[in-house]
Amino acid sequence: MSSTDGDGPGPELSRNLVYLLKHAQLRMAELGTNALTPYGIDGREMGVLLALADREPASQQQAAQRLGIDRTTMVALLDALERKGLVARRPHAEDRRRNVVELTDTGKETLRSAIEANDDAEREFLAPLGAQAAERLRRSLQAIVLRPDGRRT
Amino acid sequence: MSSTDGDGPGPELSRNLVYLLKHAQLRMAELGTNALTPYGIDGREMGVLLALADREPASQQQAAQRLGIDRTTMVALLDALERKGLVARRPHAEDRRRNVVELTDTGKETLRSAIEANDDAEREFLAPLGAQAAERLRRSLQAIVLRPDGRRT
DNA sequence: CCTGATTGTCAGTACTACTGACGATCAGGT
DNA sequence: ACCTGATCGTCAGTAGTACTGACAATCAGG
Repeated sequence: MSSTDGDGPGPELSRNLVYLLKHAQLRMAELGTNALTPYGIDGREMGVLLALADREPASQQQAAQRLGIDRTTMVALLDALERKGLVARRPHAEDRRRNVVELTDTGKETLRSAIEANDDAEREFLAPLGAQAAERLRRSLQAIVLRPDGRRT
Repeated sequence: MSSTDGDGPGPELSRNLVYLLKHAQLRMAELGTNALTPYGIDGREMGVLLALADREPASQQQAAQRLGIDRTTMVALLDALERKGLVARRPHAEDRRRNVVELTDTGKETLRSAIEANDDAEREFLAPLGAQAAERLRRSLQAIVLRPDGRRT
C-alpha cells in the first residue's frame, strides 16, 4: 500500500497556492509547536511574546494589531501567558482603560530559548531548499504579508 | 491614528515563518474565496474538484489523500458538491465499499472557470513580487510541501 | 456635564478538522 | 463455506481557533 494509485496531489493541485500555503503553514506550525513544547508555549504564544518584545511596551490592543489578530482573541492568549508567569499586565499610568503588557524576566528568558528552538524548526522546514532559496522565500513572504496597504484581516 | 505607535509587526515577528505563512495563507484564501464566489464554490471545494480532475477517477478516500485531509472531512465536502451538481458518487464496480467520485459535466465546466478566476486571485496575491520571484516562491513551496517523505498530517 | 468613542472582557457563534464508533463489505486462511 | 481482520463511507461528538455583539469603565471634546 505504499507508492500506488492516487496517493499524492496531481499536477494542477500542486500548483495551487491555496493548497501549497495551507500545507506549508500546517507543517511549519507543527514543527514549531513541537520545538516549543519544552518551554511550555506554542507558536501562537511565541508570536505574542515576540510582538511584545519587538517594540516598546504595548496595550493589549496594540499587541493584537502587531499580530494581526482581534483584541478579543488576545485576552485568552494573555490570560494563559500571565498564568505561566511570562507576561504581566499593569495599569496604564495615563489611561486607565488600558493595560500595559510586558514580558516578565522569566518571559524574556523563555523567549530567548524559544527563538533558538524555533530557528531550529525553521531550518528543518526549509531543509528542502538551499540557503539562498530559503532566504528568498522568507523575503517574498514578507513582501506579500507586509505590503504597504496592509489592511486588517 | 493612522501610521503611529505600535501598528505593525516588529522586526523579529516579521521574520517568523509561522507568522508569515499564517498571514500569507489567510490572505490567499480570502482572495481565492472572493474570486470563486461567482461560481458558488470556495477554495476548499475547488481543491476537491482539482484533486478529482487531476488524475484517474478516485474513491473518496483517495481524493482525501490527494488533498491531504481526513476521509471523514471529505464526506461533507462531497455532500455539498454533489448537492450543487458538480460531482457524482457512483458505486465502484468491483468493491462495493467504495464510491467512485467523478466530476459532472457542470463540474468540469465550473472548474474551468474557477481555475481562471483563481489564477487572477493568485496574480493579485503575487503582485508585490516580480514574475521570477513569484515562480520561485511557488517552486519553493512545492519543494517543501511535496517533499518525498510526505507523511500524512 | 454630555455625548460619542475606546479598552478590556465575556458569552455566544461559526468554521474547520479531527477522533471514535458503526454497519457494510472485502480478502485471506482454514 | 466460515471466521477474522482490515477497509470504506458515514455520523456524532469534540477540540481548536477566531470571530461578532454586548457590557461596564474610562477617556476626549465641546
